[in-house]
Amino acid sequence: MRELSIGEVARETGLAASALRYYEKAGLLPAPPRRSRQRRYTEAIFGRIYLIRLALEAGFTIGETRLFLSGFSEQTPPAARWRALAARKLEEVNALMDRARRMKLLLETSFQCRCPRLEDCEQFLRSAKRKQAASC
Amino acid sequence: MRELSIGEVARETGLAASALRYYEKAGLLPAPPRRSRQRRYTEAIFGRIYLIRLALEAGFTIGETRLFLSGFSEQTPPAARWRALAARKLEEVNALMDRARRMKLLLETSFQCRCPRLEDCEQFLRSAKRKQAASC
DNA sequence: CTACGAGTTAAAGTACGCTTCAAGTCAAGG
DNA sequence: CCTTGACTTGAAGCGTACTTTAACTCGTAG
Repeated sequence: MRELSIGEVARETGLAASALRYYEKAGLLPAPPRRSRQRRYTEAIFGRIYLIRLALEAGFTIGETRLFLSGFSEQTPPAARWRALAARKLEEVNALMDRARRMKLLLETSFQCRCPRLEDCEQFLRSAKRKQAASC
Repeated sequence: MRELSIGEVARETGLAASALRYYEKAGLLPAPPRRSRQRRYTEAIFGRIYLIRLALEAGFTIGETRLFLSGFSEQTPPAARWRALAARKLEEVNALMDRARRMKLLLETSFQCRCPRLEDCEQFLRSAKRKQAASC
C-alpha cells in the first residue's frame, strides 16, 4: 500500500495540509505513523476524509462529527448517545433542506419579480412560505 | 399603524435586540425613526426580518443578504450584479441541498449499520455517494 | 558542505455573526 | 425627587473552523 505524505493527501483531497493537522488534533483523523516525524498516510484515509467533509458541509460541528465517526466503534454506552445525536441531526438536516428549498424558490421567483422591494412582492412571499412535501 | 419598540420586535421575532441593532448597522434593516433616541418600528419590519432570516439560514453572508435585499430598488447597474449573485447563490443552494440530502441518507442508513467503522460500511458509502435526481 | 523543499510544532491571527459590557439617556410611577 | 426599567452607544469579547507565522528538522541533490 502506497504511503502518502500530508502534502499528497492535501493535493488529492483539495484540503489544506493545515486543515488535515487541525482535524487530527480535533480527533477527526487518526494520528498516522511517522517516518522521521512526518505523517505517512495510506489510501484508507480518503474514505475517512470524505465522511468528515460530508458531515461538516452538511452543518455538523467538529464535535458532532467526531461523535458521528466514533459512535460506531464504542457500542457500549455511546451508542445511545449517538442515536440521539443522529435523530437530532436528522431533524436539523431536514430543517436545513427546507430552508434551502425555500431559498431556491425565492431566488428563482426573484428573477421574475419587478417589485421595488422584495418583501412587498406577493408572488414571492407566497412561494417562499409555501410548504412543499419534503420529498427529498 | 402600531409603533413597536426594539424589545417588542425582538420578542415577536425571537431575535435578540442586539441582533436587530447589528442588522441595522450592517445595512440589512433600515434605521427606523426615533422617539427620544429609541427606535420605533412599524409592522412592516417583520417581512424584512423574515427575508433576512431566510437568506442567512440558507447560508447567505451578511454582505450577500444586503445585496439580495437591495438588488431590487437600484435597478440601474446593480441589477446585473444582483443577477450574477442570484445565479451563483442558486448553484450554492443546490449544492447545499445535495449535501443535506446525502447527509440525511447517511444518517438514516447509519441507523441500520453495524460496521465497526462507518467508512468501511459498503451500504453506507453507496447510499452517501449515490446521486439522486435533485427533484427538490 | 550547503542549500532546497517539504514537513514539524505551538501560538497567534482571521472572518463571521453575533453577544456582552460599561456607562449613559429617558419616561413614568411612587 | 428618585427609582425603575427599557432603551442607547461604542468597544471589547466569543465560538467555530481554520490559516498564518516563526523557528526548527529532515532527506536529497549539487
